[in-house]
Amino acid sequence: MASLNKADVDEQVASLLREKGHRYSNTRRMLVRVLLTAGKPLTNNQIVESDNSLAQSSVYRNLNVLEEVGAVTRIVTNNEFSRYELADEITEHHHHIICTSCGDITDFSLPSKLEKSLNQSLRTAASKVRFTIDQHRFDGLGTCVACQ
Amino acid sequence: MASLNKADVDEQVASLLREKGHRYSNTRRMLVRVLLTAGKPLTNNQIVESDNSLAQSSVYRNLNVLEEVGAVTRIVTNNEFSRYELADEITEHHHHIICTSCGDITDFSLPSKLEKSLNQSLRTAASKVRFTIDQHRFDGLGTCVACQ
DNA sequence: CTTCCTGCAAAAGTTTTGCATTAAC
DNA sequence: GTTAATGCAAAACTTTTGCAGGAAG
Repeated sequence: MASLNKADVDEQVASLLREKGHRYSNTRRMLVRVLLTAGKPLTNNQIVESDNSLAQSSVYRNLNVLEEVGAVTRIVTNNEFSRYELADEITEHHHHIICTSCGDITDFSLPSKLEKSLNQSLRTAASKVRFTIDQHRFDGLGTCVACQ
Repeated sequence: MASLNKADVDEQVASLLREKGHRYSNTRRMLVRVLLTAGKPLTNNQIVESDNSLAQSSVYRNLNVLEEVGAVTRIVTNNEFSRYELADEITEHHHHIICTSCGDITDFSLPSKLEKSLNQSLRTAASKVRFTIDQHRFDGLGTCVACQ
């Protein structure tokens, strides 16, 4: 499990950015801080609302850059807003339980044995259709306690 | 495994629609036929292009109705088009390998033992955060042979 | 000092909606 | 005959982009 210490996270993100010739600007630092403290995936709007010094377009642009360098992951459910969270490599590999009514998401993990079986089955299936697999997602879809 | 016979599928869809006071109109019959023969998830555009007697808005509207009654499932990957396929209850439960470059999707299945373990882990996790689970999705994300 | 980043407003792209007409039952 | 479905065009909504000014290194 990777560290969730703010300084360590900053260093990891800075390194990912610099490797690809990007800067770790103020806006990007703020995005990382917001996502880290939230502890769950946030929409662009939720991020903008959490700190109104952030411009909508800059948030979109920077989340895209952060996704490109592998620092954040985009999660889509419906055709509503995308949600963003810090990437697995920075936090730890996990899965989501998604409320199909309000879009709220919480995290959970699978036993590592099960995780390994999943990966193996997936790789076998992928090789049959000649796909290269980068990652997987296993999500539970349902209704949160507030929406029931 | 449910039947993939056209007549049976029609009857199932008709029944799902009528239960909720909807009609099995010509357009809806065509959508079901297109999805059935495609054998893989299609975008709205792909459906419209496959039969130009279909209006864009009617396809969207009817896919939404069919999703509401549980006859089709919507799949989203990026922020591009949604894709639709006949629901698990009509075909059979399965998973997807998705090309993150072109959006193409192929199906695969997991051993039922693994499927059961997954469901159990998911239900345990869900009850802790008081979510009600309706379904799950397990997708492999990667690159298809054409995009490599 | 050069290059990248920001913020605003405008554009793009997918999906939804209003309304008059047509089809389903 | 009544109610729901269709098709067109216009609107809505999320996300992207152009451009002039500002920050990072």
